[in-house]
Amino acid sequence: MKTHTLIDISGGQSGCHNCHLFDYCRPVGKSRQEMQLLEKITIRNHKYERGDHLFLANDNFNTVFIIRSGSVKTYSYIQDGEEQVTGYHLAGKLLGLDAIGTGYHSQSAVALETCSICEIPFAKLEHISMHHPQLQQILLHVMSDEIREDHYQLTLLSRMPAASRLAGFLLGLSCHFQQRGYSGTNFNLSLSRHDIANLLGLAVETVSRLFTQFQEEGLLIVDRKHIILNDMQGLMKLSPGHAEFARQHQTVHKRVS
Amino acid sequence: MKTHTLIDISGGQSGCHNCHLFDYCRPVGKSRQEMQLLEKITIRNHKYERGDHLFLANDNFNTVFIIRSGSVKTYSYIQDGEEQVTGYHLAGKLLGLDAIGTGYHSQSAVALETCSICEIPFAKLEHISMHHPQLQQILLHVMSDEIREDHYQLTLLSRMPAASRLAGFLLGLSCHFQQRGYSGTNFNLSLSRHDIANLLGLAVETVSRLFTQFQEEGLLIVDRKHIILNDMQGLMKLSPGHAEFARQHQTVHKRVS
DNA sequence: TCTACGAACTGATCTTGGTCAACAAATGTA
DNA sequence: TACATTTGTTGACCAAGATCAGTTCGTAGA
Repeated sequence: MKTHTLIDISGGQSGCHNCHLFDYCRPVGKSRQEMQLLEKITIRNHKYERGDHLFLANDNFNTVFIIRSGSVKTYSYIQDGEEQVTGYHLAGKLLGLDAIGTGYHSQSAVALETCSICEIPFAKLEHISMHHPQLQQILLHVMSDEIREDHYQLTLLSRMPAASRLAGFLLGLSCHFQQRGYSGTNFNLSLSRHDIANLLGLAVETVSRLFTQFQEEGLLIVDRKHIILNDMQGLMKLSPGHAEFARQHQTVHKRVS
Repeated sequence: MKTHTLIDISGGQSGCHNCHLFDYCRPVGKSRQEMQLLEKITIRNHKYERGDHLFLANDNFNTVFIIRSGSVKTYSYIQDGEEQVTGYHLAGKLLGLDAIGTGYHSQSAVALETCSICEIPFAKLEHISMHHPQLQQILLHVMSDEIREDHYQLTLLSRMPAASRLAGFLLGLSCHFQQRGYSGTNFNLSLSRHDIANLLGLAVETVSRLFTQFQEEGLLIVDRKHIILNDMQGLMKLSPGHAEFARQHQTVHKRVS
């Protein structure tokens, strides 16, 4: 099944850390200048079921993936067979950009639930962008944003205590859902406790304890994978730097459009 | 003082984590296809003394910086006035790319010693790259590499114990110096203990203790800022994942040239 | 329904590394 | 030279979070 998919750089104003994503790939109706030219890219639109891999570490890189719906986990193996979760990605996120430099993927990506994924041949993308400055700008912006987000994650993970990490993680998800018109305080988590812990650099037990602690403090209500955030202010107090980072993202893409 | 500086994408085969750099900016004599066109970029070549800032957080972004010699520290302020060191950068590193997306810098960059810095107006760079695919490729590759390095740093900082972090840091520097023709086992560190600790997410005291511990174990000899690495194998054993990451970088840029 | 297995939760220890404090060495200043 | 200030080292203590162990819960398969 091949479809024409438009890329909308006006973006549903993204604006939050950890969201990891900007609405670059949406079947938008309203026409913009750059749409006509971007229609030239014929994008394969794939369905992935839970457990299906988008790509594996060491696979050759030739495709950029954009999540249109669902959630994806990226991970790699550090040293022995130990899995290291490197990211939890939701709709709007571009995957695979870190492989441009080497030509092959350094991590694996697996669907956590049923996902709809745009697949764009990178060679084609690169070729078209040569003639279309705006597409080139988009690419640079997306990658720049990813670098800045990673920097934020770095300070979060290297210096912040366990509670701040989890709070920051939840706030990021909240932002993401809210911006897409879903509830920012009531959502489901497709990651297991084990994966959350791994992603945040904590032990599973610590994550478990934090969830119950947060609940006892009235910050949230948790029932297995279902989360209800009750006290956003309280969570923000736990996660210093989140507000500042979110502010930065408010300005993202203003320059493009 | 304005000079013409060539950009050599053949690159002195970089190939190591933490090095953070590829020899994109060098006054190379040998001519290559892309050189003629890149000569069009008139690059300001600046000298910075210790303590001079290349840019400050919240500055407008309009220039990309390339370190030709010396070392630079990037940092930001997290929450209150607490400084967070986000990077230690040596010759070859491009700085400022994370600001493309927002249009302003999210961190500050300060020279740690006398530095020679190429300054390229980004608008010019962007404009020229529209007509010169190879420059565009370089940009994408550089940014892709930075993303991948950040991912590595993330796993290093989130999961590895203190000794592994310091070992990884030292091995990265070692790689860098070796590849530029300097000694990979005998070098000076322009970062203070405080900054090293901050960068690695540790306490100053821990870094200090680790240096003496490493010395007692015969891994290295340390005298203030002067380091002599004695047992690279031993250090690598402490820093799992380093070898794998270094391997990845071996292939970097092979595709470009 | 029973059983089995994995995911999640909770409690009891132990370890790593942070904090506090004192001191030493190096650098800067009158 | 004496003194002050910054930078680095070392020791004693403490706390955050990892590890180990046991239990409960939820889902899948017979």
